[in-house]
Amino acid sequence: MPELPEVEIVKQGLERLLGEKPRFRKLEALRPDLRFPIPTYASDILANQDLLGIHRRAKYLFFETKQGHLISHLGMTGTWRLYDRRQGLRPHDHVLLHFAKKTLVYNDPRRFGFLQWLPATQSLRDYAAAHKLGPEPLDTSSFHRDYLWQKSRAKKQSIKSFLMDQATVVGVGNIYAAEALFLAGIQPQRPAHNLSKDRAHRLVTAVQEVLAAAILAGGSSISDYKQASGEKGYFQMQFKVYGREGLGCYQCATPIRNKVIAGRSSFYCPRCQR
DNA sequence: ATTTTCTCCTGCATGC
DNA sequence: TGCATGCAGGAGAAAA
Repeated sequence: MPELPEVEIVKQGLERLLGEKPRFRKLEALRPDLRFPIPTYASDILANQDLLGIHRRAKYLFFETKQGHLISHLGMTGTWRLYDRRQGLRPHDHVLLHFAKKTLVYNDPRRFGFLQWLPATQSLRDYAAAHKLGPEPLDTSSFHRDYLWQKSRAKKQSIKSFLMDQATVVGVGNIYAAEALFLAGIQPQRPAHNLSKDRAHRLVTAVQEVLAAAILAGGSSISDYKQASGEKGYFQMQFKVYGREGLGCYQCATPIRNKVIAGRSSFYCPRCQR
């Protein structure tokens, strides 16, 4: 369940693990598919290509080469780690990404993650457009107060669903949607078009604060980074409402509720959030 | 056209 | 102990 902060932490971890100027050797799949077929045909294209950089857009990771980008999405349970010859492979290891001096292993028990190959004829911007990706939440020039208010005007769906819609803003999943709505004092089931301008503005700030704090929390543990694991980022961050059903709200002690909204468990304080 | 529901998948908790 | 059931959810397809 990595959301934007966790993917960002993974990106930083991978940059650390790979070091200076890594060079691809091959992409080795241990099974034919994850969520989608593993693009092993890209192995020959990747061979001897310099890794020019690792980028994150939304919850996607991009390994950049001159020939194109290898895209990695972690789904719910995907992790990358450095291959350790002494430890060997573990259950649910599905892909080996061989570099000249080291190898990365992709592990994903539930296989909701995927790898894709994006040839250099297509840009990251093309990919983002094709997938209808909204603005980056931490980019204040595109995800700003009036943007969210304007965008929410015609939406009858709940503000939480609206917030989790990647076309609205990317990177906000179930956990951070709950946290941001608590911070903004907005009930998750409230229709998006019912938000006042002031509340919409508050929500933008809340999203940015929650995500920035989460990245900071994950980043603080980067010194003892053992594996670039999405789940690791979570334990540093304490949630105000997520997973706290029945426990007292930190602000008013009212028991936190868990209501299913649009098929997702939604934690909120019935008193602090209106 | 917009919005909700379903599907994918495994691990874990719960209940009988 | 063992088996069935339900739940978790990102993204995209399918259905409403």
